[in-house]
Amino acid sequence: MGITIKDVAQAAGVSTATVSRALRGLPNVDAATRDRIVAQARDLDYVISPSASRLASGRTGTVAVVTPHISRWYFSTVISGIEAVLESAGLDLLLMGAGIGEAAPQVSPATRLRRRVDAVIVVALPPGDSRLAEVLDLGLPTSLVGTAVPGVSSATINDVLAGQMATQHLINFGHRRIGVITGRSIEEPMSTGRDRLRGFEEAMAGAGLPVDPTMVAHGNSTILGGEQAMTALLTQAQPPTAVFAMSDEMAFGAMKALRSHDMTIGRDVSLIGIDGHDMAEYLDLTTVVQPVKDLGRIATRSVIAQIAGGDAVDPVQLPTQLVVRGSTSPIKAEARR
Amino acid sequence: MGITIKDVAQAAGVSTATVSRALRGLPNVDAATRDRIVAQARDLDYVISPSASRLASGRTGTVAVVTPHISRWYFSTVISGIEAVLESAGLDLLLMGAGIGEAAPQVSPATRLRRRVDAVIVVALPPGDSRLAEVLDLGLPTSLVGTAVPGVSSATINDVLAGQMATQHLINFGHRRIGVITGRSIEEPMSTGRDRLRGFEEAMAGAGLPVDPTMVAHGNSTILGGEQAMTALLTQAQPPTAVFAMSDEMAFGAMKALRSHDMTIGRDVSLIGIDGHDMAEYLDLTTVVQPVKDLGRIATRSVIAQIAGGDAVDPVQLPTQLVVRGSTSPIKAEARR
DNA sequence: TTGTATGCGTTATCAT
DNA sequence: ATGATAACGCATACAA
Repeated sequence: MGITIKDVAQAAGVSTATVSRALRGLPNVDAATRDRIVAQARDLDYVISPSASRLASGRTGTVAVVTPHISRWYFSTVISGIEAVLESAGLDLLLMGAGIGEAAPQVSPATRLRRRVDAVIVVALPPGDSRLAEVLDLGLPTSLVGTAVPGVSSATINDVLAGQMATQHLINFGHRRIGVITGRSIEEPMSTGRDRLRGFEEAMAGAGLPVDPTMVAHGNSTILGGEQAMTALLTQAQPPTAVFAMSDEMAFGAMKALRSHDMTIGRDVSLIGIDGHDMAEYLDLTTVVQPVKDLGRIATRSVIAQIAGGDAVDPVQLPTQLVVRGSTSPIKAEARR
Repeated sequence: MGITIKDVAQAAGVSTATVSRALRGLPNVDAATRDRIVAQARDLDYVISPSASRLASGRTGTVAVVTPHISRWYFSTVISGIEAVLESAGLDLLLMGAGIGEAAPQVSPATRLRRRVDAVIVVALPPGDSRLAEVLDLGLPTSLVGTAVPGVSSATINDVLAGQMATQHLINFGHRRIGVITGRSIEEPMSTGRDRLRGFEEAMAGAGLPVDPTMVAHGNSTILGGEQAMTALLTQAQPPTAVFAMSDEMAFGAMKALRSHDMTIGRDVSLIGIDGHDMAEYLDLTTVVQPVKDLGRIATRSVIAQIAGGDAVDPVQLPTQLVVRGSTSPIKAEARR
């Protein structure tokens, strides 16, 4: 019930092979012939059957995006970057959630990917994640966003440096008792969090400052977690005068906790995040901005290049930028000891 | 180079037809035979070829999500709801951006959909949008999120009621000079915005209050736009004592503007939004919460039902809920006139 | 440059 | 309950 390549061939008075070649822009097709075919295809309102084309060619024209979250700012921003590039490349975007716990898909992402995509972009799955390992085992062209794995293309920031920048900024303002709000339990080796923590430690060590274990709180990468973590820090015997939250969203939660404790952000306690979340500007949050959308774009270009036969692309590391706002300021004289 | 149905058939000592039936769980297959086939398929690590299956069956097993934005809160939240349901139904999610201006795809969504999906979910495209019309013309099972079109399945809230609730809440607090921040220029008939405005007007009329044209500002559905709109309202000869922002994100921008003018939110000016954005709680914003994720879920179930042969599903309207926080409070005595 | 013919891996129809 | 086989619509190696 649909127009097929056969109809177009008949209408244009050529074989289906020529139509196939002409419509795909392959060389070795007479200009006049091509024009005639294209015109007929348009007139007949012909649309190629992806299924047939895929079956015959072996290519799916589809790239999967595997992500543990969809609605969180970082992830949706990455996805939007990916989508834009795929669209202009004429590739389909297969969105695949890889949540955990109750949000976990019934069947593993890797299994769901087999035979249906030409490449995969994995967003922010920890290097040790078994689902990531399974995806890599597929042997498909792959690119990682936010995580780096040796031998695999990836687009990341320098998380160690980001952690350093954030911490150093607080140190430069004279803070010595600095708290950290981490994404998840440190036991779990999520590279991003670990790296940012390392940056924190290095900055502290560089300034000759001790890292007090009671100044490390877990924020679970959520706003709520950030609020709880900050509350925990504030109820310590010696609260911090400044706090480094490893993500803006956790920083937002921290701001709430500070307000709840009647503390003025940036005056009583300085606060810095990482991300460059849209809301950071409106909440006057100092943060280390990372080019999230670009991470998605670059990873996408990488898989496209790989599909085209390109070799293993080198990992790309994009720069971050410190944006100072009102949430951080020099330590008050009376708080110094 | 991949295991095909033929290999499984051979290994199980049956025909490919039987394998196909067995693996799809069709009736009229001997239990023992089925078990044998399933076991062989597992042992051989057989994975069906979607392309071949789709070509032969005519079904794509894919549902497209057409959305003008991906990273904005409302949209990414809807998408996450859609993804979860599609996943559990074993359907693929084809994500398709339908931005405007520079983000506009080179070829129209409708064209990109043809022959590649079994159904479409369109998110928040205005009823008059030509791209929406084209998608509907495809004749595919379709469901709309956030917009209602006669004869088409949809999941929405009652926007008129939402606008009323928000406005009435301000009126109940004694406010009489109430401003509105709309999503886009009112000339453009975006049903959501128009409906919410109508709700506003009805509430005002119901209280015998006039609607001052200078109290209507456009916020472009963005944080920045909300800030500018609020600034515009504040610089009027007679600023409002309360403002209804048609989305939480615009309300966030409005909050920034209020702070910039050294006004205390909820005391100097009351502010209410619509959405139930994650950040609303942390910014202490009163808002009319809508079940965004559920909208996505329900629309998805609708298209799944339609794919299964179900008839036109009735439009579903989900309830909203007023959540009062610190951004709204009774009008100050001295502001009353 | 163009045409012929085969294969891609399933599904579904019709027998048996 | 199972098998044989013709579509499904296109890509591509091979001829011409």
